[in-house]
Amino acid sequence: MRAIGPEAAPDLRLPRYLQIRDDLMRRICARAWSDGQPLPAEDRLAGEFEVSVGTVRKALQVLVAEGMLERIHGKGTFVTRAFERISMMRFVRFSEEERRELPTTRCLNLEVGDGPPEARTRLGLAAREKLLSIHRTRACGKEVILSEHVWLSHKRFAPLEAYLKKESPPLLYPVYDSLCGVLVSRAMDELTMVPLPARDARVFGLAAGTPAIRIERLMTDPSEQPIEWRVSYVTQARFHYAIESR
Amino acid sequence: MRAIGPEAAPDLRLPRYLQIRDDLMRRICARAWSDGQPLPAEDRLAGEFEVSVGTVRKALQVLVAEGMLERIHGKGTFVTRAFERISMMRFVRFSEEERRELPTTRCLNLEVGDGPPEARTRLGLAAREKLLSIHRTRACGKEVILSEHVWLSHKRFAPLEAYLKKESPPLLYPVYDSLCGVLVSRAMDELTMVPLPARDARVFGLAAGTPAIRIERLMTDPSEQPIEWRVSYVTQARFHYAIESR
DNA sequence: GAGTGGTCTAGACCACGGT
DNA sequence: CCGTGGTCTAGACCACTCA
Repeated sequence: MRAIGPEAAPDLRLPRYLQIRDDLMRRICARAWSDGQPLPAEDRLAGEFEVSVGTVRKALQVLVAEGMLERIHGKGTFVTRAFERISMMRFVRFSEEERRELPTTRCLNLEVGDGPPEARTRLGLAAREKLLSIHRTRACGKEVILSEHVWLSHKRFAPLEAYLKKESPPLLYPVYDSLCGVLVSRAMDELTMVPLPARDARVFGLAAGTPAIRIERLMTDPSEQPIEWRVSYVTQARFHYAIESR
Repeated sequence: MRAIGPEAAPDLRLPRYLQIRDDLMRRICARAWSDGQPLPAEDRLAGEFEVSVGTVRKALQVLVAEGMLERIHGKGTFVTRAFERISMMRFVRFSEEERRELPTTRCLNLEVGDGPPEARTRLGLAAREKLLSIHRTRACGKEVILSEHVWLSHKRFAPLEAYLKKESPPLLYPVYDSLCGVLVSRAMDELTMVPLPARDARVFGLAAGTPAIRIERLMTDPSEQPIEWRVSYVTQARFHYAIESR
């Protein structure tokens, strides 16, 4: 997906329908049509862009394929809200219990600072930029099943700091959208097996060095900008990861 | 993806372009165009189906989106061969070394019988149907990194039995295609951590019960029929699984 | 140059959702 | 009923590949 800046001019070398797609994308990201309000109808857009309806349709089809828009026959074309796009658990892939019932979440630590170098690299942060570091646990009943570290650009996620001091939402992605206007779009997961670090071992009540699964995740937004770096640990007994691919 | 039988008649209630898509799909599965031979050009197909070129284009676009066809500007429209679709290691995601160099594969056991009930269930096999069971190892150099059990319908994969008695190909999916005419299209993986069963422990030279990652995989063909059930074990030290999702 | 797919037009008619 | 998107047509011109 192309990155579209706020004042991007259309790339005239592109086919017209892709220029229109880029323009619409920019306006979608700028929240031009929100809260269930439909986009202008095809013929209006065709008039605005001074192309035929077919060309507008092609631009809209691309955005539908990219998951940005939904079209409802007889009603209109709508922006797919991030909350729906996540469809609750789109990127949540752990045990069955977790799927039936969201685990309770507790925030153990929340700080602003330099953070680990690896997180800075992954997020592509500038030298002076601060990082928001979050350490959370997820538990089913009384049993802690996941120890999770999240790193975010403090600049981009400034409102989150105050929010997380009061609330412990089970899922962060909808909050990224509603609070910080950040849509998540792609996840890259990497699983390895490692000895449990001491601070994570403590939350499970286990000895440091106990074998555990480490799940790294880099999330990007629709412009392919990295937005979140996450490292989770799960103990072997509770480990369950399911994925479908084509 | 809709299941298309060999003598399926088009569903007249469907839009014309989907009827055409179904018809082309049936012919693709019947190997109407193979070995890099292109499909007839758009205008030929339009003539054959007695529709306009635009309608044929729409059918072709659907098949491209489904990964069945590839279109090359100026050359033609081609069936995406399973071998390319798998892109060598599409579902094989272990260490970096393996990515650079295919692991050597050894077949330890090959038999035809009832197989385990779970494999029968997953493959949706009829009561009397026989199962082809394969136990293989994959090694980098002398170190065995994977113990792999594969179950297939013996009826559908009959030619494979004789072939595997002589050959140990590093990847089975291209053989499924070339030998048995079976295209793989979708994989569902499920990862858990379990004690190593005795027969798998032996191939690693480890004690039974050593913790290991178990990877279950159900593969389906383009008609969503299950074709392969696979259970692999990897030792914790060599475990590395990477996945991207949207 | 011949043949292919890629883009685009300016219409047509239909099916669906709400009034 | 009107306005929406869904399907389809019969062309046009362009860009790419290969002989």
